[in-house]
Amino acid sequence: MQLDKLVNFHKAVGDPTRIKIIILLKEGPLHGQAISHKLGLKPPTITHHISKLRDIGLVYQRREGNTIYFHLHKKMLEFSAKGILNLGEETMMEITEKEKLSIIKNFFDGDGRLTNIPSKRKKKIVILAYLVRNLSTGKNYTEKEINEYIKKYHEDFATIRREWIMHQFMFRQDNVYELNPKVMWPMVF
Amino acid sequence: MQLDKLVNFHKAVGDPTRIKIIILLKEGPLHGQAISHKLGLKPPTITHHISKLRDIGLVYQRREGNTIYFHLHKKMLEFSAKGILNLGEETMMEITEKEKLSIIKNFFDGDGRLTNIPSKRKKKIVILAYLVRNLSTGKNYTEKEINEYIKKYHEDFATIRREWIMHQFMFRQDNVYELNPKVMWPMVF
DNA sequence: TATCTAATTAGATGAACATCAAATTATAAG
DNA sequence: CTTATAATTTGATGTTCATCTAATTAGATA
Repeated sequence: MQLDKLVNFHKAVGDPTRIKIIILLKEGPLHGQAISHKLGLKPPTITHHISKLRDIGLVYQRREGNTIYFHLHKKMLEFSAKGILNLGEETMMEITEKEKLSIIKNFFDGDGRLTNIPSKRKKKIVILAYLVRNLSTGKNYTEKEINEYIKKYHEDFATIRREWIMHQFMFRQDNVYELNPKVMWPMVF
Repeated sequence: MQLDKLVNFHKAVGDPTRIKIIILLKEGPLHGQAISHKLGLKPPTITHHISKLRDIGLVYQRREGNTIYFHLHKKMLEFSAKGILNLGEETMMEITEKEKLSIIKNFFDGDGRLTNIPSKRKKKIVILAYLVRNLSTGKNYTEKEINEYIKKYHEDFATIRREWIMHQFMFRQDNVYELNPKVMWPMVF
C-alpha cells in the first residue's frame, strides 16, 4: 500500500464526526437527513463528511427515489485499518531462495564464519535468521550461552545479540534468552 | 470505548511525516537527529511529531548520554489500529456494576486475596481488570515488580501475568511491563 | 409544467496545525 | 566551571479544514 492512501485513510477517520458516521453506518445504511438529525449537524456538513469517506472507499450509496442511502464498506474499513500494521514488512516477502543463498554465500567464509555484519536491512535480516538456525525453540539460554554460540560464527556477539532482540528473533526476560518460536528458518524465507 | 482516544490516534497517524517516523521506528529505535536527517526536517519539527506520537502511547524513549532513542510501541500500534474495527461490539458493555461486585465478592476472600482464577471468560475479565487497579499508567515495571504485585493477591503470578498480556491489560516489551492506559478501572466497568 | 424533497455546491469564518528560526534547557565531557 | 551536543520551547507564518448560510441541482410526482 502506498503512503498517500494510508495517510488519507487516517486523516479521514481522524475526525469525531466521521467516526460517529462510521459507527452509525456500521449498524446499517442511512440517508443523509437521518444522519444529519442524529448528529445534530446541517445537511451540507454531512455531505462534506460523506464525500470524504467516499473518497477513501469507505462509503458507497444507493438511490431510492429522492433519497440516497449511504452504506459502509466494512471490508474496506478492515483492510485500511490494518494497513499500517503491514507497512515496511513486505520487504522479506519479495526475496527468493536464490537471493538468500547468494547473500549467505557473500557474508560467510569457507570456515562457515561471518566475515562482517551487513548494514543493509534486507541482507541483515537474512544473516540474522541464518545465524539463529541451530538454536532450539522452547529452550532457555543464559547470556553466556548465547555469547558462546554466536562466537562460533562471529567475534562481535554483543551486536548480534542486540540485533536479534531488536528484530524479535529472540526474546529476553530476566537475562534469560529464548528463541522466538515464530522465526524458524523454513518459515521466514 | 472512548471516542476521543480513537480520534486522537487516527489524527496523529493521519500525517505523512508521522507515518514515515513510524515506518522508521518499526525497524528499530532511532535518535532525533537521525530521524531529522533521514526525513530532511529540522529537529524542532521532529520533537513536535514525536511528542504527538508519545501522547497517544505509540512512542517511548530511552536516554543514552546526551542522545535520546525513540522506540515504537508496536503492541500499542496494533491495538490502536484495530480499535475502530471493534467499535459497537464492546465485550464488557453488557455487564452491570452489580454483577461485577458479585463476581469480585465470590472470588476474593476476607483478606482480599484471590481464591482461584475463574475459567469462564466473562468472570475472568472482571477479575483481571480488578486486579490491575493499583498499578499506574505510564509507569514501567520489571517482571519482578509485577510478580511481587500479583503475589499480594494470588500465588500463581505467572498465569495472571500471562492473562494480562493476553487480554491486553498490560503490554510487554523486552522485559519491561506497562499498563495499557486504555484499561483503567473506572472506564472498563 | 409546476412543485416538492433530498442532496449538493459555493463562499465565508474561525480554529487547528505543520514547519521553521531563534532562544533555552539538559546532560556529558574537558 | 566551561564548553559541546542533543533536544525542547517559544513564537511566527501560511495552510488545511470543519461548519455554517444561502443558493442551486437532481429526481420524483401530481
